[in-house]
Parts: sequence; structure tokens; C-alpha cells
Amino acid sequence: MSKQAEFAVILKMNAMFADLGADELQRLSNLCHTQHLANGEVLFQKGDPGNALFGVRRGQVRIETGASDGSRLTLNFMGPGDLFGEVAVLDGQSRTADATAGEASELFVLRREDFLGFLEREPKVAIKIIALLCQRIRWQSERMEESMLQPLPVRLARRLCALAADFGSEVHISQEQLGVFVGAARESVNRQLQAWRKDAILDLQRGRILLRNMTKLTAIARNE
Amino acid sequence: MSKQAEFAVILKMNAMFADLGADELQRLSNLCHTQHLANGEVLFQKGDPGNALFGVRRGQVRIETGASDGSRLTLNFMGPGDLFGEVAVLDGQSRTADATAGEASELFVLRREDFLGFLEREPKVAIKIIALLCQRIRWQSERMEESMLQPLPVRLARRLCALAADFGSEVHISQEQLGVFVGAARESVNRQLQAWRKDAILDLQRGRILLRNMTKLTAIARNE
DNA sequence: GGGGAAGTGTGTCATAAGTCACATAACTTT
DNA sequence: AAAGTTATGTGACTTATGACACACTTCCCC
Repeated sequence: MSKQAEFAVILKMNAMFADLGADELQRLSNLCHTQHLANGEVLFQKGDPGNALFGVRRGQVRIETGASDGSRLTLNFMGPGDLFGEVAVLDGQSRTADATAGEASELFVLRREDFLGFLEREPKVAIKIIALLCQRIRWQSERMEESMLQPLPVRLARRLCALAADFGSEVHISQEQLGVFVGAARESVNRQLQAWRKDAILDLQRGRILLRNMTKLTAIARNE
Repeated sequence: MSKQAEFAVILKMNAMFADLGADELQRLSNLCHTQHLANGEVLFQKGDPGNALFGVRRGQVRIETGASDGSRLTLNFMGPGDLFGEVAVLDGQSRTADATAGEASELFVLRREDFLGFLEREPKVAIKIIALLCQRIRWQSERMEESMLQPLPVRLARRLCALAADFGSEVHISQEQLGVFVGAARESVNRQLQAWRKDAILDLQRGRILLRNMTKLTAIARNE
């Protein structure tokens, strides 16, 4: 499979491009480049202009943010098939977090200028993108309000389920980082996890959470 | 001033169209219609397809939602110069609330089909709209997270400031509705308002709040 | 003008979650 | 292996806010 075809598949899996026709997708994929990163190499930093969209071909990219106290918090891991920077490539605003290669990686790169040129040539695609952005706005305002009003166990269960979808039942994350994710104190996170351990929903190890009973966890995430 | 020119002014005041050039704005305004509503007439209801954007020329439109218990909660008042339905016109999704004329009104109407046809003919405008939607997405995710994590006084002060911007220092709203706005219990809202009354920041009447000291209120809204 | 209905003011109580403080336990570095 | 560092576990306390209960007022309608 050609590099372009491979990129098209990744785009198609992302909600933002899922609606595009095969022909549109192919013409868009033809604009892509690839870029190699050594382990630990910095892809972009907070504040850099958002001049491209990236897809992971192989390897791993960590999205992290440097807290004011100098410590680093990992916000996300992007693995093969994951796409990031969709919004940045559209509006060119500066990055809000850092991205570093967690291992030697190869990325697909779609540059902002190329993408905008494409949209200008294909206004029908631009309109589809507009519709998708609108959906995202609606979805965000519904979810956010709902989400933040939920009690901590629900928010925590949701986050764990999301992480499980990416990494399987062994989630590699510290309780401190988990706390940042769900907007809660580390101690509160710990207490809730302990309670779930007693209920055999999960097991805890240093820096690791082993999800034992996803059924119960998703039930909690749905708020009963 | 022609109807179209008047509509162009309203569009220009809205963030979503502020970036458009005078020529683009004029061509867009030429697509508008007008519609008259009698007092109490229903413009659209929750679930209707979002097939147009509206601007208030004169009169008043109430955006309200029927709660499950049958009571009606007013979410917003739109007065002359206000624009609503910007997102609906772009993605055609169904309305999430009802709109009713609070008095005899005249509205500018920009139909979805006309607007989409315009965007297709003018891809540069479509790209500007895309950038604006992206900004909105970023703004939303920043604000939402921040906002919900703020303590009630801050959320309340922010909402009051926003209402003041629309209606001046005499805000006509019940404490119950205010509670819905900021996601808090009526009693909590009342207690906070009482405290502010003691500090001479505002005065309370049945169904009314008189803002006496916007300086202090905005200071609270900024979270000191 | 009498009788609701809606809006408001307040007290009491329960609870979720943050904060602080410290004990352990597990990895790293030298 | 010793020492330091990071992650985790847990208790005590505080605080904000929701929930309930009820009194009081104002408005509206018959």
C-alpha cells in the first residue's frame, strides 16, 4: 500500500474526515509528507504556530505540558493510526501543549498551507468540514456541561474507559496524572480507586491500573 | 439605509462575521429576507431543523426551553441587533430550544440553502468561517473547563456581568432561572446575592436584580 | 377580597471533595 | 547497599454546596 493510501485510511478513521468521499480523500492524501523522529526528539512545543496536522505511522508521540513548577504531565499518548492537530491545522493558532517522540517514530504530515489550498479548490469539502466543526461545538457544549457536573466516580470511570479503549486493560498512568485529567485531587482519586479495588473492579500497581471488570466500570461511567 | 445594509451592520457586530470584508459582507447581506412575528408567535421549536439564521431588526425574541416538568425556563432574550442560530445555519442540526416573539417583532432571515450556496461560490469566506469555528472550539474548551471549576460566586458574577452587557444594570430574571444558568441551587444563589446586597454591590427585587457596583462585580468575575 | 401560585429569605443538616500531614513502599542513582 | 526520589495509602479536618423544610411576600385571577 502506498504511503498516501495508508494516510487516507488514517484520515478516514477520524471523525473530522469520515464524511469525505473516496475521491476527495485521495486528493487530500496526496498532499501529505512524512517525517522521522528519533526517540525523545521534540516535534513541537507549546506556543509554536500550528502549521500542520500529524498522523502517527509508527512509533509513539507523547502530548505533554510543562506545569509551572517544572514537572511534566503527559496529557495523551498517540500511537500508530492516531491523528492530532486537526484543529490547529485549520486555524493556525499556536500549540497548547508540547509533543515529543516516545520512541523512534514516523509521522504523516499535512501542512496547513497545503490543506487550505485544497479547501479553496474544493469548497464542497470546506462545507463538510464546517458542518463537522459545528457538530463538535454542539457536542462539546453538551458533554462539557454534563461531564463537569458529574460526581468524581463517574468522571474517573469515564476517563479510565477512554484510556482502556486506547491501551487495553492495563493502563499505565500515575494517580497524580489521572487526577489532572479528571480535575480532582490525587488523594480523592486514590480513595476512589481503593474503593473499586475492594469491589474487584480493578487492581493497582505503582504507575499502573489493571482493569478487571470493565462491565461494572462502564456501568458507573453511564451513571447507573 | 437599505434593509440589506442594516443586516450587514448586524452581521459585522457578530464575532462570526466580523472578519469578513465589506464586499463579502454586502454580497452575503443581499441574500437576506425579513419576517414579521406577532406578539407570542412561535418562531421555531425544539427539534425543528435549523434551516436559517435570524437577526432581530425590532422587537424581542425569547429563547426558552420546556423543562420536563412542564415549566418553561427562559434561556435568553434577543433584542434589536442580536443574531441567533449561527451554528444551526451552518450544520442544519435541529434546534435545541424554542424561540417565541416576546412582542411584535421583525426579523432578518438568512436561509441555510442560500448561505451554503454563498460559501460554495466563495471558498475564501468558507475558510474564514472555519477559522472562526476553530477559535470557538478552543475558546469553549478553555472556558468550560475553567468556568465549571470556579466557585459559585465567580460563576454567578460572570453571568450577571454578561446579562448586564445585554440589558443594562437592571437585570430582569428570577433567582431560580439564574440558578439554572450557573448550575447551582436556587438557595445558594439567593445566599450569595444577599451577601452582595450587604456589600452594596446590588439590590434585589422580586424578579429583578439591580446592579449597583459593576466594578466590584467584574473584579469578582475575574476571580480577584 | 379571597385563594392560589410564584418568588424569595433562612435555618438545619448531610455530603463530596479539597487540604494538610505523614507513613510506606517502590524505584534510581551513586 | 545507602541515600534520595517518586508514587501511593490513609487519617483528620475544613469548606462549599446541595437538599429539605418552612415562613413570608407579592402578584394574579376569579
